[in-house]
This record gives sequence, C-alpha cells and structure tokens, in this order.
Amino acid sequence: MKLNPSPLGEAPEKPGSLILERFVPYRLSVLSNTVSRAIARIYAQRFDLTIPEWRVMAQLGRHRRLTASDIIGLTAMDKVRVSRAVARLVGSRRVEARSDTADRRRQVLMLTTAGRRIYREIVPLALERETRLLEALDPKERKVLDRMLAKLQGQASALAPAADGGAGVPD
Amino acid sequence: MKLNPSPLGEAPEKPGSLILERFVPYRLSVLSNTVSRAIARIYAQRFDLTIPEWRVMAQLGRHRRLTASDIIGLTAMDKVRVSRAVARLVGSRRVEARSDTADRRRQVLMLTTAGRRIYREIVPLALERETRLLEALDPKERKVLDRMLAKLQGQASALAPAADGGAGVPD
DNA sequence: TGGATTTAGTTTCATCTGAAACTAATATCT
DNA sequence: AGATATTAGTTTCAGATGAAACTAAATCCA
Repeated sequence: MKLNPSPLGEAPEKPGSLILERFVPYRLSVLSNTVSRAIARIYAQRFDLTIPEWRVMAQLGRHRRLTASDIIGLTAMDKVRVSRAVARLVGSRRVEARSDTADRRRQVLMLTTAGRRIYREIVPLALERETRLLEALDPKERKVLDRMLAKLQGQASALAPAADGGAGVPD
Repeated sequence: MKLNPSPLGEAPEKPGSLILERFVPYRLSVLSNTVSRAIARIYAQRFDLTIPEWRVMAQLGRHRRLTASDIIGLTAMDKVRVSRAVARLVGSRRVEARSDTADRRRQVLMLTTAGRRIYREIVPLALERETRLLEALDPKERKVLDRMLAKLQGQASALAPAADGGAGVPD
C-alpha cells in the first residue's frame, strides 16, 4: 500500500490528469461501500435483514404507520426495492400491512411487536457503529462533515439527471 | 422535500433514537449512489462503459501496463469484477491482454490505441463532473473533505471485518 | 524430484437491482 | 356517468454482483 498525499486543495500531479485514488466520486463510492458492508453484516448475520429492509424498519420505527409511498419519499429507495423489502418483512412477520379502507390501493404498514423488538435491538448497534466510524474525526470535523454531506447531496441531486423526486422536470 | 436541520454535532432528538436521515452511513450511501449514478450515465451513454470498466481504464491510463492483480490492488475491486471488466474491455478492443511469458498465469494489460483515445476523451468529462460537485463547497471545505475522506476510509476499513486486502493490520 | 500450497484468474450459482410493463384502484375531465 | 389519466404497488426481464468452487501455473519444501 502506498501513501497517497497531495489532497484535493493541493496541486494535482498534472492539471488535466486523473488519479483515481484522488477522485472524489471514486473515494466516496469506496468509502460508502466499506461502511455499508460493515453495517450490513450486522443486520444480515444477527437478524437476517437486508439494508433495504432495515431502512423500512427504521422509518416505521420512527413514524409508526406509513404507506409504501411514504417510505419511498423518506428513504431515497425506488418502489421496486421498497415493495420487495416490505414483502419480505411481512413474510417474516416483522411488519403488518393493512389495506387502507379509504383507498384500497394503499396499504398501511406498521411494525409488529416482534418487529418493534428487533428494531429496538438494532438501533443501539447501528448508533454504536456510527459512533465508532466518527471517532476518526474530532468534534469540529464532525460538524463540518454534516454540513458538507448536505451540501454535496444537494449539488449531486442537481447534477443528477431526472432520477428520483428531486427538482426534476415537472412533466 | 423537507429540510433536515439539526446536524451531527447538535443534540439529536432523543439520545438513543435513530433518525435515518441523519445517520451518517445512510447519508453516505445515498450521496455516493447519487454521484455514481450521475457519472455512470456519462460513461454508459456515450462510451458504453460500466464503472468497473472505467476504473480499469483509468488505471491503465495512468500506469500503462498492469496485471489484473495490480488493478485489484489499486481499485478496491474484487477479482471477479476486475476479471469481467477486463474481459469486456478486451472484447471491445479497448484493452489488449498479452500473456506474460515469464509467468503464464498472468496477463499484462494495456490500453489499445482506441482505448487510449477514449480514455483521453473521458478524463476531462470526469474531472468536470468532480469540479461541479465540489462547487458546492468552498476551498477550505474541500481541503477538509479530503482529509476526512481519508480518515473515515481508514476507520471504516478498521471496522470492516477482514474483507479486501486494504491497509488492514500491518502485521 | 514430486507432492502440497499458493497465486492468478475464470466460472458457477444464487441473489440483488432497476427499468419497463403491468394490474388495480382512484381522480379528473367532458 | 363514462372515458381518460394518475397513482399505488407488483411482476418481469435482463443484467450486475460476490462468495465459493474451480483451473492452471508457479512456488515451496522435504
């Protein structure tokens, strides 16, 4: 492994040349994968949960009753993923789906008792992982990170072509 | 879209509760996906390249001649991905693979003339995307981001269980 | 030397993904 | 009301993915 000095602000080797190891989109991807993988392992091993399932549970843990559409809006997942995650969670009796009498296309989702128990078990594990990750930073850096994540997400969504909700083209 | 104030450093709603939208691993994942997607679109549409293929080309663009193992070491991709990316690149005549006479398990890879032409075409596009993404930050923030990415990657690798080679434990 | 181990890279297999097509129900328009 | 358009959610299909098994070549070691 060789060190890779010369950060973003510094002069790159040659302007107009590309060094993957310093390319921010690449680094973000590698970091995000490493982190996700570490976390997914907990969910999968101990609870037989995928990340999309966990995201659904996390939202239901906070909001009590939501439709699939609500969850799509809240989690940046597409409807296929949500649909599948919900199906599995219903299958494993962690989520209950009641079809809404007012609008029978919709289903109102809630954690079951078992689901809630698992949710309460996972939350501290997840928070602990996050804490350990952020231990690498000092408190000031953590605040900066927070702000930067927000800014970058905004910029990235702006660059992204028409994908999810976003500001996209209205029709 | 609703605003999501109350950053990392701030008091969370309730200590011990988890708000996905503020959970750093989640935010990293969403951000990385948004960015990757925006970039992948360029590669795919204009050049019929996947991200793994682009990463291979990027390394060959810089290092001229590499084996698949070298690329694995350089890109945080596993050997399956590299193998497949290389196979496709050879198929599309963008990379040439010469089996190494000294060690016939190995193949030395290099960009073909066509590969190099495409590489030179992509580099400025990729850099331009990165620049636009980072426009959201001021120069100071960019430097901080660079440092943080490095720190977080280090920490994440440490947390990650035995996965890839990585910097792992030096032994 | 020759068997056991390691290394380089490929293939298999069982999932995961998402775009697009689809179904069912509601809302809108005339 | 009845046709048309939207919305909620599911299914299909064609890849992408990675762990594990596999092949082939090189290295180790007794």
